[in-house]
Amino acid sequence: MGATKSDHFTEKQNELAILTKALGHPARIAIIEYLLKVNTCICGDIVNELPLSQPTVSQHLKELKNAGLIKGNIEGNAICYCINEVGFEKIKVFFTQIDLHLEKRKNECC
Amino acid sequence: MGATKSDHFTEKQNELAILTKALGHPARIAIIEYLLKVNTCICGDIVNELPLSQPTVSQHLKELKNAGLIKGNIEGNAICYCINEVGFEKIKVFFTQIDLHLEKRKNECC
DNA sequence: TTTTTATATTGCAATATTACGATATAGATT
DNA sequence: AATCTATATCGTAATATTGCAATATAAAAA
Repeated sequence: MGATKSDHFTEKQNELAILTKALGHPARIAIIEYLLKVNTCICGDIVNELPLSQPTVSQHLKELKNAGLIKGNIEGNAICYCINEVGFEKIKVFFTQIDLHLEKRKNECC
Repeated sequence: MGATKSDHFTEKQNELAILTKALGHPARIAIIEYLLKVNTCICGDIVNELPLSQPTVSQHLKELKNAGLIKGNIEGNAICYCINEVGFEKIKVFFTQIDLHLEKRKNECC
């Protein structure tokens, strides 16, 4: 017990859950919003921006990268981070479908 | 240590993180997808649909409800669940903003 | 080459999540 | 009233997440 039963759900459901889970923390939302504002930045910029230590920021960046929501390219000494559009495109597809469903049956609830 | 430092982030960031976090589990994605398909249902229907026990499903429903993604109305003996559009509207606003940002600077990355 | 700069990783403590059996609650049925 | 049906809650074990100090790594600058 304790571990998520990923085996019992579809690949699509698991993939989407990984993406939304990665966004399920205010620090990671803040990182995404910052990246949208500045386009590209290095880890140190985010450490200066957020009230978190360097290891903690590094860990959040790793999770966002693993989920496919950001990219990181080595640039000499530092690592340049930016938004990965692939991940956001997948999320968009899901929420677009939800919107279609919701518009079809407005207020049709119990 | 261990607890999320919600105090250090904006209300918007925390609110959005609560919504995305609630969707960050395949069982809860599956519940949302099922509700979109059948419009309304009771807890027992979901228990029959998912490979999870009744208490576990009940717990997931509680989290979705607390996040503002579903609603539950007492209907005699049972409880009728359905999508809460308020929560999804909030998520939509965020992702629409992201889309605008991303379109403005396509492939402008490091 | 030593030092500085920038990130990642390790190790660990605190806390949160996931899952379910057992049990409680509450309305419907007999 | 006793029973059935539907759901929630409690208690608990297993696992995952969050956060950071200490340390490792690796390229740049002195």
